Amino acid sequence: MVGYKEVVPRRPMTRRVTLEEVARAAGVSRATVSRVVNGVASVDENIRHAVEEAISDTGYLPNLAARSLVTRRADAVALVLPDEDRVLGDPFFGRVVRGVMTVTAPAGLHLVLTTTGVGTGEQVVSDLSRGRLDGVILIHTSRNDPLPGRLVDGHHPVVLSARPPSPLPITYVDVHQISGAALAAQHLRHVGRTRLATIAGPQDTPAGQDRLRGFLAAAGTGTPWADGDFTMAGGETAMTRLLADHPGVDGVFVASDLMARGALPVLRRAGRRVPEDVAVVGFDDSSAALDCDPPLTTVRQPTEDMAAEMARLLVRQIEHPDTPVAAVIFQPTLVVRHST
Amino acid sequence: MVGYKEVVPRRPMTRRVTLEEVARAAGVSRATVSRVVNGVASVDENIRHAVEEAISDTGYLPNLAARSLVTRRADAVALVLPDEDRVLGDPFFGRVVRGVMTVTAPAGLHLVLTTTGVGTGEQVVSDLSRGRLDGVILIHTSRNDPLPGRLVDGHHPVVLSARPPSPLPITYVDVHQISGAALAAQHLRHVGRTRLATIAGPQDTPAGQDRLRGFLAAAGTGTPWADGDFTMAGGETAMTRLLADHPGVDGVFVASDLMARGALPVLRRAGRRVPEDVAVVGFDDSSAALDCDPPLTTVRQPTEDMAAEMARLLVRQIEHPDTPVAAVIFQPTLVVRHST
DNA sequence: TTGTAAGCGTTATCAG
DNA sequence: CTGATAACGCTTACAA
Repeated sequence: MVGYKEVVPRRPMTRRVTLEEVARAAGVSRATVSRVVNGVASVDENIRHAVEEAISDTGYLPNLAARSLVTRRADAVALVLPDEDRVLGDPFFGRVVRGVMTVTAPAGLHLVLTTTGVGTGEQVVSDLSRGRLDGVILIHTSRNDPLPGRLVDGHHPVVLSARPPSPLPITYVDVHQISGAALAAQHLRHVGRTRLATIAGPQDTPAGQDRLRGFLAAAGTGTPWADGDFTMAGGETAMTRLLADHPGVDGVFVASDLMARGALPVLRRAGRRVPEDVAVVGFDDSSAALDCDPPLTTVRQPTEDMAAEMARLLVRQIEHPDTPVAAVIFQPTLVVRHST
Repeated sequence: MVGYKEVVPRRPMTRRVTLEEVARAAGVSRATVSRVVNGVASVDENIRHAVEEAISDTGYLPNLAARSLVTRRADAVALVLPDEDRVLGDPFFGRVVRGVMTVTAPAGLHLVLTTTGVGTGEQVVSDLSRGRLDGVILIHTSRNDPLPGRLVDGHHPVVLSARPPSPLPITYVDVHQISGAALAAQHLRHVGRTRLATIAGPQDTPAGQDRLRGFLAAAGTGTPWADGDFTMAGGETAMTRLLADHPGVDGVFVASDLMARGALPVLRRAGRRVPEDVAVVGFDDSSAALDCDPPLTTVRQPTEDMAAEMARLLVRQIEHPDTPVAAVIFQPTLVVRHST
């Protein structure tokens, strides 16, 4: 690193204008100015006008810390992400942020970024308690994360990005996993496949369970399956196993794109062409789907819409603290690429 | 979207503990409690102890809005991103966030995410003025973005992610573009290429200028070049032109990965194999480099370090408002993949 | 070293 | 409809 400095001193800050001064300038009381600023209806038209003039004359801007002190609102929410390296770089994350911001930005809410890490849970809870955060959106919390439970216990506004692993009275948004898996089965049938199989996700996660259940329900309960762990390596192993036990398979639903990424090379090495010999459908529509060769047909969740909905549910909780817990389920869609 | 609600009412919030109550519990004044909380040295050891006990007994947490009101600090900084769709999904962004958070998180600073959009500039300036934000990190501001100038004029703490297009007394972090381009030239020479050429970036941007200048200086001033606009399409056009004018070229430095992404197919269509016939080096080490076929050798900036340094420079400005403007320049490195 | 008291800039209650 | 006035919870001179 090469550093150099240019010496350009800064001028002093311009002083801040307060309510008091605007009031003086307009010849009214602070209370009245406050009313005008907050758009309270019951203000005489002439007075309102005079105050507005004084406001723009003085360049007044309300001090939000002061407001926050009395309203007990921080006007800030946190987006808590798993701190695995990949998530921040995944397009999925970009979609979440965009979706959330479509509702937070117009509402004047600050979106604070946090990642799950040692002590982050503490931080978030403490920020909530200290009035520095009004609520949190939790993305992909892991099975044994204590945070959701603590937030519920503390009665803090919170929304999850999926059904919680263990039953908890908490608001969440999710995709209808079962329908997604059924979509995959129907599509495989539709392209003429008859000997179906599936690589399932871990059976101790809600998504893993639902996708398997959904696929079996649509493809037939006798459909062979092998379970993976949502990783590339797991997909590889499962595919190998599946192929050994059921060499005649011609259509497989892999419960995550990442696992599919690991499964495809196994098929190729086994002399199966995709999609000619075996058609493959993934799940998630993550970047892994595009990195596949051939590009993967996959089940997609409407991420931006879901993120926006999370934000809306959060705002509702913040504004009405006794909003009942809710779950909003979205329908997934199929993105057809070249693996089927 | 399919929605359903479970009706589980919430219990009322637990009441907040104030300094006052801790003081009462410890039998001291609020001032003393405040001193203990803020770690002021001049507190009697016994009293400090009693106060700490009272704090944990009562479960006291300072109200940050109140503190903010008197200290005039928001303990929050914004990360302003260009709102082009691609940036949020690019791994580059993830690195920036991680780098920035390595310094903001331990400092207890909230990282607020914002994108450049209609009116966002206003928002940021206003948040700064209203004491809701202490400073701003601006990523990739475009040539005619008025925001940097406004922040400088308003004497707000700010750091840019690159040298500003027009001279401005503003603190920034950058990579040594000229060295990066020279690195590319040396590498091409090193792998035996003698007929070099380059596809330059737009010549009205600092990066575009420096990368061209650096390459010409290292490869020879007579080196042929065509200019692109940092887009895929621009890279395609430029490569076509270059190949028409200089069919014998065997090594080309493309000033951005995205342009390289557009240039590679042109080479292939012209019957040139990469890297056998023509070696190609890109710049940025963005996701586009990996999407290239073959994966692109490229010049990489130490993004996380740079982001962390931006955060440090920002914190310094916040803590010492008359810190002189500075520029910190990092050395790039070459990431060798299969295009050379 | 500790306590008293004066703010910090709003909002909100309650008379008028 | 408007204006005093009392919070909101904390920091910080200044005094003791």
